[in-house]
Amino acid sequence: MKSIATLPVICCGPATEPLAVHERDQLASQFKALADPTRVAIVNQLSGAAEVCVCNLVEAFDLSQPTVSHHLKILREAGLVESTRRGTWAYYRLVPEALEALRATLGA
Amino acid sequence: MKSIATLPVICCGPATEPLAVHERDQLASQFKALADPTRVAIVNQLSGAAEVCVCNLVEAFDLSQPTVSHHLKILREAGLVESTRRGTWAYYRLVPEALEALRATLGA
DNA sequence: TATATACATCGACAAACGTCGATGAAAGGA
DNA sequence: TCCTTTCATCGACGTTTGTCGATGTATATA
Repeated sequence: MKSIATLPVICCGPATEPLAVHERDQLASQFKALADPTRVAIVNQLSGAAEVCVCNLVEAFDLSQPTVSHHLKILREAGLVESTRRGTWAYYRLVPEALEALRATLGA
Repeated sequence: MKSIATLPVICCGPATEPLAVHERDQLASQFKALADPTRVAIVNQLSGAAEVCVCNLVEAFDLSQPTVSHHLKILREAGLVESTRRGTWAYYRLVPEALEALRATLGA
C-alpha cells in the first residue's frame, strides 16, 4: 500500500485527487503568462495603481510599443488583466480575483 | 502628479517600489518552471506524498523517461523540488518554502 | 566479472516564444 | 477634410522549449 500525504496540500489542487487535464493546462497557461520578466514587471506596475495607461508602460520598459502590446495581450488572454479604452488611450488594470485564484493553487 | 496605489499589494512585491531587475528575472524563471502542463502535474503528484520515485512519475505521465527527467531538472533548478538518491532509485519531493515564497509574491 | 535496472545527459528536430519594423484602425484637433 | 496620436495587428527573424532515441553512469544481482 502506498503511503499517502501527510503534508499540507501545496500547489495545484487537492492532494488526493489528480488534476484534470484541462485544469492542468489552464494553470500552466496562467503561470506561462507570468513566465517572462517583462510581464512580471507589468503586473508589478499595475499593482501600484488602479489603472495604468499603455503609454506609460511603453515608456517604462525599454521595449518597442508592439512588444509591450504583445505582452499585454498575453496577460489579457490569461485573464490576469483587463483593459478599457477611453478616447485615444487604453488603460489596463489587474483582475485581483484571477491572481488570488492562482495564488490559492500554490498553497494551503 | 501620478495617482498612487490605493489597492492592496498584489503580485510581485511592494506596490510603491518597482521590482529590481534580478527579482523580476528570478520570479519569472520560477513561474516559467510551472508554465508547462506536465510540470504542473508533477508538482501536483508530489503534493500527494512525502516523496515520489521517478519510476512512478515516468509511468504516470505518457512521456519518455528522458522527458520526465528533463522536467524534473527544470523544477530542481528552479528550487521548487529536490531529490535524494537511495540505491538505484531517485525520490523527488517539494520544497514547501519555495512554493510558499512564490505564493506570497502573488498576493497580499 | 557480467548483466540488468534506474536515472541523467547528449544531440537533434519541430514548435512556440520574444522581439522588431511596417501597417492598420480609431479618435482628436486644425 | 487632412494630419497626428495611440494602440493593435501582421510578418519576419533568431532564440528557447518540449520531445525523443541513443548513450553514459551508478547500483544491485547473479
